Amino acid sequence: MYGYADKTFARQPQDTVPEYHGEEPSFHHTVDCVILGFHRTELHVLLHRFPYKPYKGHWALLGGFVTPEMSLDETALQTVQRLTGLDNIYMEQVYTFGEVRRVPTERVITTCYYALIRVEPTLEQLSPQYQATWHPLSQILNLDLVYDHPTMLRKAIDQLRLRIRLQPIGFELLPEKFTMTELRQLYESILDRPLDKRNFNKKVLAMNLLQKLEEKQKDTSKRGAFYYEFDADRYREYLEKGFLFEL
Amino acid sequence: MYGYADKTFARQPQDTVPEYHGEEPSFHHTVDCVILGFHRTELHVLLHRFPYKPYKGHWALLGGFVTPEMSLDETALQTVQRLTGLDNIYMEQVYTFGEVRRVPTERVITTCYYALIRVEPTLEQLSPQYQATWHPLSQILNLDLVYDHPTMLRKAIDQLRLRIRLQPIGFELLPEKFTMTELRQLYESILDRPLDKRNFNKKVLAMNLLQKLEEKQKDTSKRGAFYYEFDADRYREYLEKGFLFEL
DNA sequence: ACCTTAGGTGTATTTTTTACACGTATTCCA
DNA sequence: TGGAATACGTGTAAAAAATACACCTAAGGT
Repeated sequence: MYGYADKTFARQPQDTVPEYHGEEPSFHHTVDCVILGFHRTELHVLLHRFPYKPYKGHWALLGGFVTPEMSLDETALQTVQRLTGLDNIYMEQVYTFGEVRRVPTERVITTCYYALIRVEPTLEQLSPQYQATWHPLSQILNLDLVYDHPTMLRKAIDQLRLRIRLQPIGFELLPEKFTMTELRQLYESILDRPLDKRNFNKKVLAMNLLQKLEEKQKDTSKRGAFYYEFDADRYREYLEKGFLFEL
Repeated sequence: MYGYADKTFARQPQDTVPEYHGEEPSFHHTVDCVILGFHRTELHVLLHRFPYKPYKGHWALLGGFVTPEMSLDETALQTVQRLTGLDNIYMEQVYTFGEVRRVPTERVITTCYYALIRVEPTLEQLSPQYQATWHPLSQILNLDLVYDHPTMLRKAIDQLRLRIRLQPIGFELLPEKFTMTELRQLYESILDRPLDKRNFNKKVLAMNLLQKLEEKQKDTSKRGAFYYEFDADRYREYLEKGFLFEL
């Protein structure tokens, strides 16, 4: 929620502080992950076929139950690792959904995370049990996602858009070596608007976080484009100085 | 969380999809509220004396247990209403804290919200059972808040700072009629930096969301300052057009 | 009458953002 | 082997936005 909460429970302050008696109700808690990857000029989401009734077979975000030994963060991470086999994943908590009937069959509280991963390493080794595949973000609206997963996806993307203006997390989605065109297309896909080639390059290079390489990529053009790589050390220096990123 | 999650559970995709057997563990879930108000040039937080051991008497955010009939949003709202008696409160979910041992005595998952309210109406009618009082934000560091409440407070303020750049929610904290100086001091307090008087007025008035009134406020100066009021209708128009707010 | 106090107001400068077009290197194909 | 096709790379001028800055005014208090 953000905005006005005007449901009225009691208009005046209560007379008593609620007692804590150690027998408060408890709830199932799950974590759902919006796993994002960048592939061929567009942002993609990794979805799987939901294995439980009554939505068996529908597309869904991958999720998992929280257990007593694991924090929410750990649960989210393990969920993504289980599917992708990847380690060292960039993740961010997005929002917690706690409506009473959001899952019709039972009360479940669910925290949504997004994960930014590189698509290529996963193309071959996605855990096949999940029947998971990548879907371009632009075509998600046609899919009939389970429960409130459309809302989760929306919130995750909104938050990614905000975050990417403040931190250079876009690099999480690209392979180690990438061209300026790839980087720009990534940002265009995330922000969902075209960016001017020259202005984009100027701004990005001015940040001084990229290392230009000798090598050229020749997949997409006959001339070839120079590879760049993200300079994590320089990034750390900037962070310490309290630098602010804007695109 | 945001950032790298690199704790390793399994480096390769798993062979089996976890079974859902309807007997998953459950958890107590609470909501804690960062209740914010603006009073005499500074942002304040409403804290109460924690009534349970082992932190009895320490300052704490006000919270409450989620129950089966209530959503997280409703729980948060009711928590604030119980204390303040106010209705129609602007609230926003901030973050959910799910570390295993964040509360040493038991596993509790807690979702943090912030609420923006007007201080004046509450000064007289705060529910006395809570021993709640307003604390200037600048002096919170000296208080010994319970559990991870300092982290919650920090996150809430950070989120408020981000949000206030995008939406004119500052008005939630002021009385209906306010002067330009009050509005500016509010923003200075939230953003924690001085703002140029003339530039601030220029920008705010250019948004065209304020109605200048005839009446003058004479509390703080002999000359008196004109009151303004927020024009919610005009705001709604802007929202529909997809306007973006920046200060 | 004068002092004190906060309110109100405009312009010039700098910085940032935006708009915009053509030659080049290389491959492919005829 | 020459020409067509394709994506790459590059700079400047104009517009917009952000910033810096200082003095007079109204009114109450002494």
